[in-house]
Amino acid sequence: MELRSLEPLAECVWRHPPRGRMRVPVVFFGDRELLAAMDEKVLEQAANVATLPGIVGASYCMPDAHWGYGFPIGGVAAFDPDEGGVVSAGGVGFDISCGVRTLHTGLDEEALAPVRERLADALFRHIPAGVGVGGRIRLDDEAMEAMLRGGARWAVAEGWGEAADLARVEEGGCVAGADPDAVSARAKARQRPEMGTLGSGNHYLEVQRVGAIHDREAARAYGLEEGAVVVSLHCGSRGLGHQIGTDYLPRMARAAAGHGIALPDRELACAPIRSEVGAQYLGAMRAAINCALANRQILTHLVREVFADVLPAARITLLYDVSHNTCKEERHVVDGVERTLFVHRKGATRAFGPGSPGLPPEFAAVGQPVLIGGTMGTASWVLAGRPGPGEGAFQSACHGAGRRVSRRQASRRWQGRSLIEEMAARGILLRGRSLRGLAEEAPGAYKDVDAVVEAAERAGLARRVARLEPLICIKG
DNA sequence: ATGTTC
Repeated sequence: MELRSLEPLAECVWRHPPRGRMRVPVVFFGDRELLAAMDEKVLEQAANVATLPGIVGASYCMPDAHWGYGFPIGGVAAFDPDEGGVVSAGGVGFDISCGVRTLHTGLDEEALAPVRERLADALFRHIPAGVGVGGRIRLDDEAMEAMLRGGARWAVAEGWGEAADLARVEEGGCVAGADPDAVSARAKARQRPEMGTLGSGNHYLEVQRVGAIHDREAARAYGLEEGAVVVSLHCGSRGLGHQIGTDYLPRMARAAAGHGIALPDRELACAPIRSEVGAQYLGAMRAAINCALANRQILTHLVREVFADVLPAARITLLYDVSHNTCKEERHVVDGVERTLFVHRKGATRAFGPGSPGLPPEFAAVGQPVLIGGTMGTASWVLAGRPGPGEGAFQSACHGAGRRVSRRQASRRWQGRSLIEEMAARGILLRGRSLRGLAEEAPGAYKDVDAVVEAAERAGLARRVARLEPLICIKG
């Protein structure tokens, strides 16, 4: 991307002034190198978002941003319902409430070493993963509705976990306002065999070693020590979320036209928050959030079953669970005035700073854990939320490394078989169901996650707490 | 991301 149109605002914060029909500027977070490597299409898409009614502050792009459906992935945009603000399916993404959950194991790397191969094989056997791969649960209509309303709380009540888990899940494991009636029969049918499955693409389950600690106080609050073993899983609402996106896009395109909203790109289809379609989408999207939270809860139970068998000394507890594809109704102070806003985070992680309401009390002083997923060969990160620069990006940070090379290009450039060997040579046990899928996910297909989180920290979005290094990686 | 093209 050309940096000429950008004004430096602060370290790693850049502003593209409003032009044409843009109501607000675009604000980028990132260093010169990350922004220079960013596709021009990211600016084009973020500028399109800036034209939408009711947008507040700016159209934001995280350091890991790349182009997506309508809105950039790595984009944050907040809308005020009192000013005609909109909700957009493309602003949330198809994998609604995709997110990361990180689990403590209570073990250190020495305890893991003798059983690493066995653990990798057992996880790969026990965790359903891959396109169209079902799980062992089949929900009837009544259970489906209870799951969509209850999220991880439903899952725990059904025996998939422990009550204490819920305190460490965003929203306490269940978001309010879910409307199962706004979810199509087809979306529910697609989800029926997919509860408790990992999916494919960039979704994964990793066993990781806690590497360098960058912030001792926050690491203590989060229970992270160098050399400890943790498990992270990255997945979302599977077929249900995808079908909701598919179902609502044409409805939103009609709603936008009906409300006189001129769209610079049809992929920006949206509906006023205060409209029938807007309200229905929000109800369906919240049901999908609960589905994703329930899914990660069931997967946690499967992880516990594997550890009970292979490493019975393990005690699996939650560090945290946070989504990075959502639209959330939140209170934010803008120019000294507190307002209710609908914050779209698409490939961007909520990053509440110290003292924010809704955080577990033990995190109040250090801020929310911000879980950043890396790639199969590189680190993941735990960051801590900060108040943010100025109005910030409504308390948001990056979500991962961000794709650099398209799936198609990556599948030509890398080979799954060689990746397994290369990873093994570096002490990383990689297990995948599709060699092509592995090639598409080659570490080289992604940006440098260490550079992304450093830029996020320098921009003041979050601060680095701990680096997580992969030991075992399970992919779909 | 995705019963990888309704």
